[in-house]
Amino acid sequence: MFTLSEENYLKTIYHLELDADKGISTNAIAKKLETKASSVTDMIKKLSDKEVVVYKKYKGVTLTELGKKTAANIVRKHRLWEVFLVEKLNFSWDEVHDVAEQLEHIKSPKLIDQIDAFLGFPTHDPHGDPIPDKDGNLKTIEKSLLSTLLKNESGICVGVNDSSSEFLKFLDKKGITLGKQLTVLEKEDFDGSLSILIDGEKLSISNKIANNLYIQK
Amino acid sequence: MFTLSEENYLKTIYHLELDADKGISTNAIAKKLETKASSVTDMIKKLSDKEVVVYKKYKGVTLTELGKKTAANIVRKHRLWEVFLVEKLNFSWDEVHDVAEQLEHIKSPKLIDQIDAFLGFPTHDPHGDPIPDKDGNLKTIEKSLLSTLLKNESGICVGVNDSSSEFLKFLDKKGITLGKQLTVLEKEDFDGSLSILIDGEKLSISNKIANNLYIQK
DNA sequence: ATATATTTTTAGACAAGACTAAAAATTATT
DNA sequence: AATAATTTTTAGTCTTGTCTAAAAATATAT
Repeated sequence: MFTLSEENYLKTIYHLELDADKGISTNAIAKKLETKASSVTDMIKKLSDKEVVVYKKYKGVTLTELGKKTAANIVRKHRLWEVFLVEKLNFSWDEVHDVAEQLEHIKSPKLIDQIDAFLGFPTHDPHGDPIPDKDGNLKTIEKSLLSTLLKNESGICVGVNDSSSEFLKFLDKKGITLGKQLTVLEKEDFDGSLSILIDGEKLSISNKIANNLYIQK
Repeated sequence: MFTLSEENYLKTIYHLELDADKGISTNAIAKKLETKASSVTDMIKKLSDKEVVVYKKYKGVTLTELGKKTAANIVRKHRLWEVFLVEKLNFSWDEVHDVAEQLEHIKSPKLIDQIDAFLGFPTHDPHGDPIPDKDGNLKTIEKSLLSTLLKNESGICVGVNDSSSEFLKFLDKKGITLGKQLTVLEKEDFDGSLSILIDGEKLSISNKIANNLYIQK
């Protein structure tokens, strides 16, 4: 069994490993968890003793198979709770993160199985992120950043790269939600801004926005 | 805001105060929380600093209004989650306690309001215990222990005094659930055992059982 | 009312998890 | 390759919540 703190470290390392492909540095972990590198070193030793990470001094850290499975299970719980909050309890997609951050640590296999079934075995959370299955596997769908689309290309909005409340509220205001079809009308080279067609309306999109929105072509 | 440990102390003192009407002793708290009296003394000082309890050395402890409200809110969450687990997620009444014990500490006013509404504003949990309202008030219903019924008296099963998994499973096995009507056929003076009629069947009930089952006449 | 038993508090210690400051190792620079 | 800059680890401290053992207060019994 893992403590709250250990679970948060595992989850952070898991997320960092997904786009890293090498040992995760103590500094990177410290930054994500808003703590100090020295605290990370301490915790990594504990996790290493528990055989969920492999740790070589000064060489960063990687999850073991057990560590990956444990972390994926926490992410699974987080995302299933997010679906529950949005689908059943009228939360909007910008309100769920902090609550799910608490709920992901509830320990009850039956609870999460039942939530899964109650929701009809969803495969993605309200932000388009895949929900790991019981074995920790997740099937990623083919998706591209809106910023990589070319002029006249179309696609469906399937996810966000930034789940901050501010960004999500901004998307709401602009009428951009998951499932919406959009087409790139214009693409400005000098600032990377776009003009897109969505719901028959023309919309100006900054490069920052286009870099945080996933599209399925 | 209160820590997990502080919340558990508050909840325990709240439950002890309900059938006590005087200062709660450190020993009583220690017993319930399976900890040591010295640890209780330490924690009580912290709770006193936070103005949720009134503490006089050697004189026991009482909740302040703020303390009562805080504790009642934790109990409210616990019981609402229990209803949720039973009504929506197919848990049986003997499986919910440990999970609710974790869920009661989730901090999100919106979450618990939405759960409340989602469940149709229930007034009692799966064991017949009243759910405090948002202000911490609970309306207790008129109920008597089965052991206090006289021969030929009837009533409806409305609650249990012991929520242990063992007792609840025993009741399930005997077909005794909340809402069931029963009648006392015989009452043995020498051991307090009863013969009752339930669902048209005659059932022998020990004194221990009769002392843990609440009936509304 | 005094002695005895019980309860409660204090004092000191420990583990978990975090921090700061300093030392050690690694990486980058010239 | 030697020095400088950066990263990581170590050493020592702090807080929270717990514990044991001893002291102090209260309750009980003769």
